[in-house]
Parts: sequence; structure tokens; C-alpha cells
Amino acid sequence: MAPRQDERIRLLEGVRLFQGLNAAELSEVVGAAKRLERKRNATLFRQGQEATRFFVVLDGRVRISQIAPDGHQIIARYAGSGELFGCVPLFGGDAYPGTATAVTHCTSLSWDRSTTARLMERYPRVAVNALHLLGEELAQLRGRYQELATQRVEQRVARALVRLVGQAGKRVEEGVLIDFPLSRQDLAELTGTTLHTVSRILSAWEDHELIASGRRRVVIRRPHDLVTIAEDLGPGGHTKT
Amino acid sequence: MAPRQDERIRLLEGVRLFQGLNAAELSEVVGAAKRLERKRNATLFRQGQEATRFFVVLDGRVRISQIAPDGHQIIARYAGSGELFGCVPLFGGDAYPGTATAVTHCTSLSWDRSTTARLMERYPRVAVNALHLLGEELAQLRGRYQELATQRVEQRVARALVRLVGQAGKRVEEGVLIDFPLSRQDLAELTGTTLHTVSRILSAWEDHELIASGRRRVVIRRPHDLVTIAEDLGPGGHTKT
DNA sequence: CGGCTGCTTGATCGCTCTCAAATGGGGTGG
DNA sequence: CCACCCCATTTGAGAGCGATCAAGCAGCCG
Repeated sequence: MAPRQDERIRLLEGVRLFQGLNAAELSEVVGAAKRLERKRNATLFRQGQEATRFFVVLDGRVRISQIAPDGHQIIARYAGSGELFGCVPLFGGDAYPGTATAVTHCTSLSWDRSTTARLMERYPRVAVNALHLLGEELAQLRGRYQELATQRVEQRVARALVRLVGQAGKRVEEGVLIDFPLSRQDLAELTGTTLHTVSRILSAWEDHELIASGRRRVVIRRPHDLVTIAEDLGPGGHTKT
Repeated sequence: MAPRQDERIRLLEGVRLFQGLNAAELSEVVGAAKRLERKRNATLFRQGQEATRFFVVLDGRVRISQIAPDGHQIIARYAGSGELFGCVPLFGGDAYPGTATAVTHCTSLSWDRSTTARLMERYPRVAVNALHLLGEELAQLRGRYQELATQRVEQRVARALVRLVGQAGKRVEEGVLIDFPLSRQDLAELTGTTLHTVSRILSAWEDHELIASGRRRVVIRRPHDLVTIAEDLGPGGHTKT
């Protein structure tokens, strides 16, 4: 196999949507894709735009946010390497429900609507994979929904950070760094609260040396204790020490 | 075609998961299904159980609820005729994420895991339909998530009722009745609040003759005004008259 | 070095939860 | 058919979480 092709295949190696396809098929899939590079803070697509393509992150991180008619904005999720976003064309939707922004410099592959349809038709395995991935996303969202409906802000922020550690945690000497720019405002939009409340919570945690944070930067110094806060059950005893 | 077969097909006529299948195929699908009848308040499956089957509602209404470790319960949704529930086997999940309860006497069809897989393999159209339906559910949930994150309780309750009117609204002389037993507690679990708060809100609406309600019963007398409350933007002016 | 953007912190308000108790409608069993 | 009891609902009082309003501060980039 040509080294050129080999390299191309490697791009999609970790992408679960294409799991089960062989080298030749993967190569074909990559061939049909458009590679896109975006620098930090650039927009990939906007909420309400016609959904012409769906994307896979190759490198970097992308923020998916939604804005309500009343101006309130929320962050639906962050997508990192190997993850899908803008999957509307996969299931025949019309417009993108959110806006995708590059949080770091990032590269992605994307396919247009008809190519997407053709791929799923030719390789039913892709459709099944898509079904699985969508199912997982649904499960995730259900969990977050329940969280939002039943838990206090502090707990929600803790959980959000725990999830982010899983997605983008990087060991540094102080602890575990969330490896992309993350402001208080971002955390607020991720957990359904205000930047003021997030700031107060992080300040309190900083006092307890649970985290170390700065401008758009969060390091978890004692992940285990954060998990404890995240999982703390019931409105009973809020033992914070 | 035998009238027997004809009748069986009719069962799945409105079910979008099987859209595109011809009569013979539909008949086969029905043949592989297990018919299940449950009376009011009976359980179809419980949260955490191994997900062995997936279901389609033929008649009646089913409540899907989730309970958190801390005891807080939420209602994920209500499923009516033609809708799917317990779709975990469709996308290879493990256990049911919620509990399904018959809210009214109801009948359903269900298929086991292997039959499901076989159906999707034999009729790729079914897999694609499933993808579409799941996509819609995801979009719905995203909307409700944003709602929960950004709106006041009164607005959320109004929206929940508006949705329920769409799903189960029935014209009666006073207005539009939500056509299944619906308690204050149910509405609270549907909107992420408490039954007390819901009770107060409904009482206020009742005073304004916007609704008429009773024990597990809600009639919307002025749907248009309810929609106004539901869509009322911004924290600006809460003009309630 | 200057201005912008993100962060902190105080003060206050009010929505909503919590706790408590009373009321009443409806279904059930005798 | 009636009486009783259970359960849904209502309503009050009070507390508190978190939003809102309002400044001031400090990195960082240009």
C-alpha cells in the first residue's frame, strides 16, 4: 500500500463512525472528505444555517453552542479529536441547531449531504455506527438534563469539570489541566448558571486548594475531591471539609 | 390479501420507524412482534434492567421516567400511539436508562434484540428511519435542555403544557383537555420543579381563567394565551394580563 | 504601556424550595 | 348505596440559593 494512502487512513483510525471499514474503504472515505483548518475563535458553521456538511474533528477542539431567542446562550458540548459534530445531515435534519466555533486552532474533515447519504447506503455499517453514536449522545444529554433538573449549581460545575477532565485533561505538575481555554463564562453556559456564581464557586475551591485557576485556565489539583463534590448525594449534609 | 393480514398491517401504518416497507414486509414485521397489553399504572420495564426489547405504542400512553441516586425523579417524556420507547436495543445499549409505566390502559408491540438487529440488517431503510427518529428525539431534548437552563418555572410549565396539547390534546367544550391523567407532581417532574410550585402556578392560571383543572386533569381554556406565556421572551416585561 | 477583556467581590432582591398543615374529591369496600 | 379513607391538591410562612446590579481589579495582547 502506498505510504500516501497509509497516512490518509490513519486520519480516520480512531473515528468510531468508520469502525469496521477496511483500508481501501477508509481511503475512499477520506478521499471524499474536505479538509478544513480553522484558527482559534473562527466559526465553522452558525446556528440556523442550512446543514450542508457533517464534521469529524481531527485535531483541536470545537465548541457547540446554542442561543435562545431571548439571548441566553448555552454550550451544548465540546468536541475533540475523533468526535463528530454538525451531524444533522446524518439524520436528515434541515438546519444546524447550534453554532460551531474553534476553541483552539483545529483541523477537521467534512462530508457533504449527498456523500454522507451515499456512504451510509454503500456501507450499512456506517449507518449502524451512527446509530450507536447518536444513542450515546442521547444518553449523555439525558444525564445532563437530569443533572440540571435536580442538582445544585456547585455540583453541576463539579460534574462539568470532571467530564472535561475526561475529555481534555492533561497532567501537569500542579494537577490536571483542562487543555483548552475555558473562561468562567464558558463554564456558566455549560452548567446553566451565571459567570458570577461560577467565579464565586471557583474562588471557594481555590481557597481550599482544590483547584488552581487563572484567565481562561483551570487546573484540578485534587481530582478525587472534585469527584466527591460531584457525586455528593442528597440535600442532606453538605460537608465541605 | 387476506383480511387478517390487512388488519395486522394497519397496526404499523402510522409508525414512522417502518415507513417505506411494503405490505408483505410490514406483515412480517408484525409477525415477529410480541403484543403486550398493560393496565393503568402497570410497569413495562424498569430503569437498570437489561434492555431486551424495544417497543412501539399501539394505543394508550406510556410514561418514561428516570430516578437519580439521590431519589430525585424526573419524567423524560410521554409516548403515545405510534411512538417508540425503550429504543436501547436499536443502538446497542446495555440497560434501560429509565422506567416505562402505563399511564392509561395501553397496548404495545415489541421486538427482541436479535429480531431488531435482523430487521435493520435486512431492511436498511429501518436503520435509516431509526436514525431520523433518534435525531429528532435528540433535537427535542436539546430544546428542553436549553429551556431548563435558561427559563423560569412558569414558562417551562407553560411550554410543557403546550407540548402536551400537541401530543395528547383533545377538544372538549371548555377548551382542550390533556387526555390522560396528569398530576401536579407529574408536571413538576416534567419541568424540573416541585409540585407546590406547579400547584401555585396552575392556581394563578385558573384565577385568570386560562385553564380549568382538577384531580389529575388539566383543560386549557385559552391555548393561545398559554402559548404567549410559553414564548414570552426575556426577563424584561412579564405582562401577565 | 494602554486599553480591553476576563475575573473578583460586595450588596441586595426575589424566585423557588422547604416545611407544615388543612382541605376535599373520588374510589373502594362493605 | 353509603361511608370511609387515601391521595392529590391547596395554601401559608419562611429561608436560602443564586440571579442581578454595580464597581473595581488585573493579565494580556497589541
